[in-house]
Amino acid sequence: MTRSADCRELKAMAGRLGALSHPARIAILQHLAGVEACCCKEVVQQLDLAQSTVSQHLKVLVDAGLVRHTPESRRSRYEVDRKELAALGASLNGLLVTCCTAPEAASAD
Amino acid sequence: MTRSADCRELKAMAGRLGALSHPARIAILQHLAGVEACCCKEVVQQLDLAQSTVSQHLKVLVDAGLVRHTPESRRSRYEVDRKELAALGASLNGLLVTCCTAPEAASAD
DNA sequence: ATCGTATATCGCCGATATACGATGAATGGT
DNA sequence: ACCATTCATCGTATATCGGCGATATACGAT
Repeated sequence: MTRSADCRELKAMAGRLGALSHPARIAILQHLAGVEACCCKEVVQQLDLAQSTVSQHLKVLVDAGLVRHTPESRRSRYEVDRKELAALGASLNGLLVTCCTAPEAASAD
Repeated sequence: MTRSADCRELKAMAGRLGALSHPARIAILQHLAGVEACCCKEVVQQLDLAQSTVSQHLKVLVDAGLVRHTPESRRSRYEVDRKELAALGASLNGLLVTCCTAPEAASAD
């Protein structure tokens, strides 16, 4: 039941990790974590990237479900989804534990 | 001293996560974790990919330092580098803990 | 020497990612 | 009404990815 249905999970996990596999996005995430919430411009001032580029990166993070987006009146409100982030951490941790366990315990000898 | 020198670390972390951000590579890692070590052909038979493609994915994993490669006489020996994998896990965990902590506790220290 | 097997690499392509400037929409201030 | 600010999106250019077949390399067996 595990091995076959894992395909979806693999893709999901890969997708989320993909969202984290860019230094700018990690930096954005770190900045968002440091402040309660902030707008796009604030992130632009932190990183040395064009506003459109930052907007794209934010979109990637939002699409991956790691950041929440609340379009407010004038400025957009971005904030880390700490719950989702923790879930990803747990998920990856599970994978790593599996992969760090010696095969003796897992294989049928 | 942390915020400025983090750039390198960000890239390193992003690179490693990038190596994991593909379902085929996660699957390869899982398979490698299940057996003590194996050759390329064995991985090819597990996944439904061409041999050259698998070889590429293995190369990515090796370049990222997550898999060790020992070219033996005839078949190649691939095995998970469990230590490196654990280190990556710890590293990411640190990032996530930082990002999952409310800003009140992390702001002015 | 030749053949078969296992592997790595090359060349190629379509697709995707990354970055930018420009543009337009929405809003707040004057 | 007008302008400045903020933002998302579009269009474009470039780079990288992901996959495959074909080929080169290495080696054991015959």
